[in-house]
Amino acid sequence: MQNDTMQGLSRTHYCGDLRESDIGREVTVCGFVQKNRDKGALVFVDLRDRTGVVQLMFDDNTPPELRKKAAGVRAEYVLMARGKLRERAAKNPELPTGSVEVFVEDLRILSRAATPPFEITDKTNVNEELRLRHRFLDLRRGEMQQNIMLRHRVAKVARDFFDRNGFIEVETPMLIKSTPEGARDYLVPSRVHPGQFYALPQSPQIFKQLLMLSGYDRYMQIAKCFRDEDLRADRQPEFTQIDLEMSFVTEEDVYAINEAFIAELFDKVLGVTVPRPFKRLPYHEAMSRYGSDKPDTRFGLELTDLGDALKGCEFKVFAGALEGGGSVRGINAKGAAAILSRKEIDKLTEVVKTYKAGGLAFTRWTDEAESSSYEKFLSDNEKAAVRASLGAQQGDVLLIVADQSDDTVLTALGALRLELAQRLDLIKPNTYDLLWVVDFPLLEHDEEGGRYIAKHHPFTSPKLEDVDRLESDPGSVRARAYDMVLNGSEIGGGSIRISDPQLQQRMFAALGMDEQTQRERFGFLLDAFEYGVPPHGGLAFGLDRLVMLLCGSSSIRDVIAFPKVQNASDLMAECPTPVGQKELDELGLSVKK
RNA sequence: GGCCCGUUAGUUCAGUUGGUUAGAACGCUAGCCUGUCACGCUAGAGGUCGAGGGUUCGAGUCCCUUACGGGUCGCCA
Repeated sequence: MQNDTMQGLSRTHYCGDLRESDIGREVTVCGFVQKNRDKGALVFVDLRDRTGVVQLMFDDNTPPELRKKAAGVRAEYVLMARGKLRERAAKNPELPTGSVEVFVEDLRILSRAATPPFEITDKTNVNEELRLRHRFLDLRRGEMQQNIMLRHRVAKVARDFFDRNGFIEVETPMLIKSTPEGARDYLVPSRVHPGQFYALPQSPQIFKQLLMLSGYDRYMQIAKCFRDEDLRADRQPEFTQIDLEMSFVTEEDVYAINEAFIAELFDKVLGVTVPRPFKRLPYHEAMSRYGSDKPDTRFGLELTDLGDALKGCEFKVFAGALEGGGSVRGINAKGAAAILSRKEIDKLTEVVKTYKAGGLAFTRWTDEAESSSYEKFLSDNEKAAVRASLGAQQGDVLLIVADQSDDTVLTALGALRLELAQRLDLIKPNTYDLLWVVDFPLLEHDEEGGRYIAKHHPFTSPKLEDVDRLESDPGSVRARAYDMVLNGSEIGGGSIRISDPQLQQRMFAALGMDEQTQRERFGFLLDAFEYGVPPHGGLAFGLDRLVMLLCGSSSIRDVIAFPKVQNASDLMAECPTPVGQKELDELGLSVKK
């Protein structure tokens, strides 16, 4: 059957915009058929575009041919309809357009549609694999359209805000030099230079620093970044940063402008006012209180160090941990005895084991009795001291992890804390908790390599008061680095950079990077630094993650139009794919079979 | 690379202790219906139970392998 054309018609309104005030107007609307309710002498067709749905109406005043045509339309047909907007005889208060309908005089079927593999509805619980294979259909759903449009709003607010504050958007290259430090690079073979490769940027880091050196003073970019690492619910190999850098600034300037940006974003996108200034939490405090460098502080369940309470204790597990240089720490799940059964505590044990903890010691102090996996091994004094440290009362559940590595104890309890908050339903919906984590260590010891590596990146400045220890006690040096954390997710991070070439040399030395390696990797940056460097610093937000949190979604895929799945492939486009021998030859490549 | 979960009509799911012809809802097809909007009514079509192998008289159900998808640890300067 031949499709109609748009000849002579032009859209006057979007479907979802029509209101009672438009009654009597001649309107032309376009969109997809959401639903056809053919009642014989009456035909109702819901027409959908990205703004919403409006009802098209055909009755006994409609010419029979036209009514028959309307009766024949199916879901997802693409229509254009011209007619008069009327007040409905029966109104639908659930719909924004529920008081009006288009009494159609001209109906064009612009395209017919096969029955889709799943229904195109706002809310869905269709298997995500199927949705992703037919992403073009999934993206028609109102829920997805809301997410994608919200993402646009965020990008728009970002550009407007930073423009208003004197930032210039500059595009940095996508084909750059590979620097095999940190995440794996995606490599792009060069045809002109067989056997040589570009890398896709993991971030525009070096370029934005060069822009500061070049005098652009304030830069921003909505930048695509690539990291060839394993995916997670909040991690894609290809993602977007709101990236910015500023000259002649300290941490305080960076905090101020970015708090203002986030506040404007929440206001304009969600209509939410966020309290300022944001809390600031030193890294070590975040770790010891929450077991995380991106703590969710919307609820309590803080960690308690039980080292003092257990000093000299004879219980092997605890004593071994303390004597081995580790720690014993616990969480008091207040009033959870009624909620957490033994069986559920066993499940929590599995959680901490995931994080390399040997096990989970517990006391479950119910109304009737108490059961404990460790108290029988403790003296009365120790038992009382542990309970006092944790502020234990009847009805509480005490959960304790001991290990010879304090890191293991902290991360295990940090994860347990999040799991507990879920199970105990401690997180109020629609609350937004924003904070800075500051005073990160500059370096961390790499056990495998037996050397220090940069926790952030090698251009991050140490704190001035710690610089003296860069050689003598590198592990204790704090960085001028900061992360912004929203509801337990890192949404942005950055630092004040090193702008002094001599200090940069000391940093490279601390990282055990010899001059040749420095030249190979960062030669042009080092050269550039010889010619006058404004002090500078900046930050990058993870746009996808930020949008995900603003949408209240739990998966980053819900805010990316065409995302990859866990094995980094695209189910719709079916890539990656092998390429032909001709293409390989041209690039001077051969592939291991 | 490791661990955990899932896979049964187009979709979402149910399927008892291993036992006759694998069910429901939605969707789809056809017909009817003058105010529907989760429209209603009638009839109908639709299944290699992800794939392969094994145990068994007999497997959707038990075992092994594998593919795909999800979560996660490692990884993510």
